[in-house]
Amino acid sequence: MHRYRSHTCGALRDGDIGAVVRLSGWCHRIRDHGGVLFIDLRDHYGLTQVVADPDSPAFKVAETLRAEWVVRIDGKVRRRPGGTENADLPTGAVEVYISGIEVLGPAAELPMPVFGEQEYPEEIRLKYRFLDLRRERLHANIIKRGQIIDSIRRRMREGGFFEFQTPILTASSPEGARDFLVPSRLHPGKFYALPQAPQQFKQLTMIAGFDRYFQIAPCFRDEDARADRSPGEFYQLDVEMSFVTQDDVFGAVEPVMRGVFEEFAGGKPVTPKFPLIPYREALAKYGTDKPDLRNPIEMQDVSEHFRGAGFKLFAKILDANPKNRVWAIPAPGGGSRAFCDRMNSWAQGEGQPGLGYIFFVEEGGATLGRGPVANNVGPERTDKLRTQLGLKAGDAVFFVAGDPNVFVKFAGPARTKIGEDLNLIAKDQFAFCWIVDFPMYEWSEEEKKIDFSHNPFSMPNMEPDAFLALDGSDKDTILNLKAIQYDIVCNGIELSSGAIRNHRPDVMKKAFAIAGYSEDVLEAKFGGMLRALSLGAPPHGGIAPGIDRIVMLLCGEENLREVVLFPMNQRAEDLLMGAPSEVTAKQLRELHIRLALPEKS
RNA sequence: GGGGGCGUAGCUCAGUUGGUUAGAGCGCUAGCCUGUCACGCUAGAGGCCGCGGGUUCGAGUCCCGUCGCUCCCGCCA
Repeated sequence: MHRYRSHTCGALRDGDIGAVVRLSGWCHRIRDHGGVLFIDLRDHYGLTQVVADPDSPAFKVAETLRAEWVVRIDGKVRRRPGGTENADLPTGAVEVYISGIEVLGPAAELPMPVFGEQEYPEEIRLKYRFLDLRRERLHANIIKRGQIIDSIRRRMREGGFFEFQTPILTASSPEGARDFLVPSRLHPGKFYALPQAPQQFKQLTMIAGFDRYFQIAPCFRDEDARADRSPGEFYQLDVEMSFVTQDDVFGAVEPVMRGVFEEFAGGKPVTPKFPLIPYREALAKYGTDKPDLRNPIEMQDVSEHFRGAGFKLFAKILDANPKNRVWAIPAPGGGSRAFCDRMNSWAQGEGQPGLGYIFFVEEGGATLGRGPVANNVGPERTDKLRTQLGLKAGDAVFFVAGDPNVFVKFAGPARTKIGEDLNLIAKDQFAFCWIVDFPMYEWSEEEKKIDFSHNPFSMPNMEPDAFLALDGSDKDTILNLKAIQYDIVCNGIELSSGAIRNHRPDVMKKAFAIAGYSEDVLEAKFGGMLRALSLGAPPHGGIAPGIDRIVMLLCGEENLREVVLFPMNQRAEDLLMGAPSEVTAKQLRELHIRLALPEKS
């Protein structure tokens, strides 16, 4: 007999009846009836009911056991008495009659029970993460995470990709997120940085003549957390390919994403062919570059109906600036004054002056618009509006007006709110799309200059010679430039971002010059990259889907902490290990570091 | 850095208009209980009402400050 177990707690079936077995596990639940005592013994594999009664030599010990003690029990498998089988357990046909017990690991009183599904404060859950992980749901999520990553690896290998490892200690990069810095002992005053992503390394791997790179890569960014953004560290499925166009990247990655989702979605439908939505169109229809396509609402430009019309507020806005627009957010089924008023006060809560609306009613065989907007623009224009939007009695429409670049930040959430409140969102599915044609540059209001909109390594979407001939001071043209840059979005969550890279040094220099970076800066920050590009670089591109977000979606969780084994809290603290922590004076001395702490006020 | 929500027993929460001794369920301890699987029954222990200050005859409750957790904005190429 093995020292600890002959079977796992999920193994025994009626075929094992009569066998003498040894099980080890945690006392999940103890039910003491005085004369007979039941313990649900739990391990990674399942639950088995073990039983003792006063005839058992182990009864005295059994009575002393408490929840979450780790024990080894010996006993004989027997059929449960008729009518007491538990169909909810795979082992529910049998039980083990205990003949011996050894306590392997007693437990003090628990700060949070493992049994049951009650909610507990994050602080306690994180401090006692190992207890939380014993609970069924979290345990299952972590297992599923591993299975998903296995599946991704298999699919990538089958697609001809090869897994690489890139450095964790690297150089600080000037763009993007804040770096985590690591002081160098050997080089006083100098620092390594943890990679924000293996971006440059994967490009260098392509330039080094490899092809079809992938890695389940840890990424480190010293930025604040969100529910769907872990503080500090997270994992990406990092992908890069040589001699490819955008279509080739999509052709390689889309089947992997779809396959993984179909495998783990538990029967929920997955978009069979991801639609391509240009960035501009996404903003115009959905008010965001990460649309939730489960929400059927699409916005439309209805400016023409309001030009010179009786609704003075909108007419004036349209006259004030040729860029201004009025957009309509249709609300099928929202055609009641109560709903429209509720949306209006919601908008005011969001810091808006209000939310114009029309709702449609059936009256005397005609469909009529109601509400202040309808009254002011008149029945004819109201009906044209209704026809353009394809609405009927019982529906409503809301309006946002002004500079679309400004109001889009409100229109997107309004569309979401309407969809949710009217129950229009088809919850049980995974709705994917590609967002393409991102702008290359954007206007930085903070720095009052043109800056890269996303990745400075992306290739502009135009012929290199034409790009090289651009006038960098032609602001309108520059801001309209597109990059070969794309995102995968699923259910309103940005799953990944990628690009065809800029592999030409001359185009790279020009691209940085437009964003106001001198060649010196480019050389200082990306000298290695530039040298690599000038010594025979293949055209290449890739993408980097976020592993944690994929797992979160597939586990049906709203927060990344539910799918990460040992997550930090929102303030980037590890409450279990006590990180970050102070270090000794000796450690600091070796690193040539003296602290200059902020004064406490 | 800014905004919202929350903070009462180990945990989940209730606590009326400011009123006398702050409650319930789960958990814990003890006792009873031979077929439970959220076992049941009885009793008990357990409270700096986050912390500090203020208003008041009187504060868990009202006000100010502060700390913690969380969600969001900024930020995240």
